[in-house]
Amino acid sequence: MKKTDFFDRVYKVVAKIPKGKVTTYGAIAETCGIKSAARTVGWALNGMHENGLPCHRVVNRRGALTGKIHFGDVNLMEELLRSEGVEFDENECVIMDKYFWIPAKSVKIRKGKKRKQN
DNA sequence: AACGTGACTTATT
DNA sequence: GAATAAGCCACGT
Repeated sequence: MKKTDFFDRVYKVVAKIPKGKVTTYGAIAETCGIKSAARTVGWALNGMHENGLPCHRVVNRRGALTGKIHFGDVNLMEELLRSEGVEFDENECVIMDKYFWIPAKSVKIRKGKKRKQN
């Protein structure tokens, strides 16, 4: 068991993201067993983004492409998602209601509580 | 070992 | 509703 086991889990989860869908850091973290490690998930991607991970399918909870900065080319990430059929709203956020996908299974994610929705 | 950083999230003001 | 604070985990120095 490597200390980077968390990275391996993130890798596996991100690699499982279907084309044309996106997920959130929190969902990945939760799937990895650590719900509150959303930051670490993004950090992990930064360490393995060169391993061929579709990190462009990973967005923050609002659907904003926060990782586009580290992705390399800011425009590239958006183009990739659009190329897969993902659409964005005026706020540059992915339409989560349609493209949000959960790594584990379509089980509960919001705990049934109403989201803040900024 | 301790402090600081970070592609986040939630709660409080 | 928007802005600010704190919490969270793992890694780097």
